[in-house]
Amino acid sequence: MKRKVTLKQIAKELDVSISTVSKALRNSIEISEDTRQKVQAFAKLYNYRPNNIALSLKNRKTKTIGIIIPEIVHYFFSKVITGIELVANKRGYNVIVGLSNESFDKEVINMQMLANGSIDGFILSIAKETLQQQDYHHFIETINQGMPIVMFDRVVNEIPCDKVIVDDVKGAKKAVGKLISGGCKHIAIITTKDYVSVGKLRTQGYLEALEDHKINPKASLILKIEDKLLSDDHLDKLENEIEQLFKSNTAIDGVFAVNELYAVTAIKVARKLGLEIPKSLQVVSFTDGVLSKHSTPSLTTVSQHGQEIGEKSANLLINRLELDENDEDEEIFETVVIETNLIERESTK
Amino acid sequence: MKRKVTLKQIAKELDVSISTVSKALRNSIEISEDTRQKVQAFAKLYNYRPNNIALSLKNRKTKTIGIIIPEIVHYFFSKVITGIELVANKRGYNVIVGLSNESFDKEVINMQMLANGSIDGFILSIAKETLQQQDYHHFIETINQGMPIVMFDRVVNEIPCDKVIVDDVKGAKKAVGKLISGGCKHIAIITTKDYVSVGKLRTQGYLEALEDHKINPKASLILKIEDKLLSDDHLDKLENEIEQLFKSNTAIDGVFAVNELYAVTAIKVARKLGLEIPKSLQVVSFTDGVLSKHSTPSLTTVSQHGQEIGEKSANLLINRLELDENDEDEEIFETVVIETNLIERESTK
DNA sequence: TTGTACGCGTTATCAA
DNA sequence: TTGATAACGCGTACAA
Repeated sequence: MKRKVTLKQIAKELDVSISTVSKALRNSIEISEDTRQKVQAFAKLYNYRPNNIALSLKNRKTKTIGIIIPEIVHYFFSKVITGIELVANKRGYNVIVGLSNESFDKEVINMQMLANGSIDGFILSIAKETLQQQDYHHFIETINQGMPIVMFDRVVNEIPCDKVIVDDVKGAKKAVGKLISGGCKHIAIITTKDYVSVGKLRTQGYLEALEDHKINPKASLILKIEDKLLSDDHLDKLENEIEQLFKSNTAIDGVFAVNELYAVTAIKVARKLGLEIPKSLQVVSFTDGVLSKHSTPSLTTVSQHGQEIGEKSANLLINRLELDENDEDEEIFETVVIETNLIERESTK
Repeated sequence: MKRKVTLKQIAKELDVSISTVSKALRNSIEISEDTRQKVQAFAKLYNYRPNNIALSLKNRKTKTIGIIIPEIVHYFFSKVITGIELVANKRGYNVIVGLSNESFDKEVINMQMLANGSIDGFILSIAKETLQQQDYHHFIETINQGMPIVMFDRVVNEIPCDKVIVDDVKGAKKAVGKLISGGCKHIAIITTKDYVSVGKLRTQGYLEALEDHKINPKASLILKIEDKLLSDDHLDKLENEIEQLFKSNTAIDGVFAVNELYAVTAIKVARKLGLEIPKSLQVVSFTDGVLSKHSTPSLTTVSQHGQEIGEKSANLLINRLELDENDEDEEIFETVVIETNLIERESTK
């Protein structure tokens, strides 16, 4: 087992100085053709690669991006990671992942672990618990230490950083608009509690769409789910709540669900109650994931373009990282809105 | 914007030496109670944290695990990551993710990027292209450089490393056994080409199950899909192939699919052809993911326990990393088999 | 053309 | 009780 070879070892072996080796490898014209050849041959033979850690220490930059997301077993978030990774690698960066598991403490700890020199900047989406507690000091602190953050999807206005979001309101309006134009008169929404920013915005879009079409919203048609991480227990509870919704509002002919799970569950319950889709009930959901595409009937959904969000976030972050040094164009933060689009499938007319 | 504070700065500020500060912070008894207090107070005030990179360089270990997987937008792989991350964090490690995207080149490049000091060891699942080309030199090389690897799920025998796999053969036998005991006489399998090790093993399990029950396998009931990454094109092709299968074998009353996608697609096609599930056609699939649980009908599946695989892999790797230094218990590699279990749902009787 | 010295931030060893 | 020094691996300004 040959350990990784270093400049020092090559230097010793070839009986030259370390810096000669270093220069030779970087093809410096200072070094004679002769020694250059010799060193390079030797280096290739022993498969020399500069040690990243040493470079990081020297350059005071790691070329690594820290990602903190609430969970990874989730179509949207993994798509975002794909996008980040794509751009990051293309631009010479690595990606290190931390999961908050929707917990405030884990979010804080994870950020601390990474902020101590391991990474150059963060891309993150805020944990539900954090949103609920509205305690954002850890974001502020890391930013104050000169480490840039890009937030995506679940963002919060008071933090000075670049943001990439989806036009949730507009997306929701498209979704509900589709139901209305499909003839629905009694449209229910299945959404999250308001502290989840995206849930709130989608609810707002729902209300605006109704208003635009002179439909009076009814409180009884708005179901706000308390969604912690989805255990089987919660799943049962979800089904029950939706069943109640349908039973006490038999006129419902359209459902807008703010995520796929709510949508398929609604369909499941509706079927049990004898409703046909899309004939007697039409369903639209947010998040264009596996479920939407492959379940039967396939779902009409609002696509959030997760990968694009990831790519944009990565570009924003890296741009800022590579700008920081020269200019001082800081303090001007961008909020990029990624357009959604409606993908029509079998769950609507 | 206050930069991250270092020992040096604290030392200067307090007019003591760097090593005094270092010792004081680590509560060394060499340092007087007085200065200790002073230093610690100051450090706390400025929120001092030791720089990870410097520590990595000094200790010649990064406390970081590199993960290389074919794709992340995939229930099984993201579950595995969740498991790895859980154990890693508990044991003080970070996790850095590289995606091979099923490509040999990206796998090699990603490993090179990380192997240059960024990480202490790898946990990976081999890209399809690599399996196809059977070129494993990059694994051998990194192992030879003293960097341990743990392979999971898609493994290859000739590499000397720890492995965590699923009892694919046994799992497949369970699945097919379920169909047989449910009364199926003509069981088809939808699987991958043989170079995907897990596909091959599951096919083998299928054949063994048939044999055990004295059923003669029929070549026409074995559909091997060439599955590159699933674009929409491939999806259409998949549907067509499955439709052909059903049409030319109308006696089929049971289907064993080696993954969820094949299963739901089979169901979709079957429905189109007027088959009722599970009455006239029963379906079992591998991989217990979102689709299995939430599509209608929900699928009877073989659960692979992805999270457990991740946890086990991480423990194996970290054990080896933390052993390496003292003993030389190397060269004895373990292959852990994670038991599968059958989760019965609506797609079987 | 080559080599020396320094610094990145930390800890360990040894000297004061 | 404190401090100077070396080392981890690298690149580079400057000296030879």
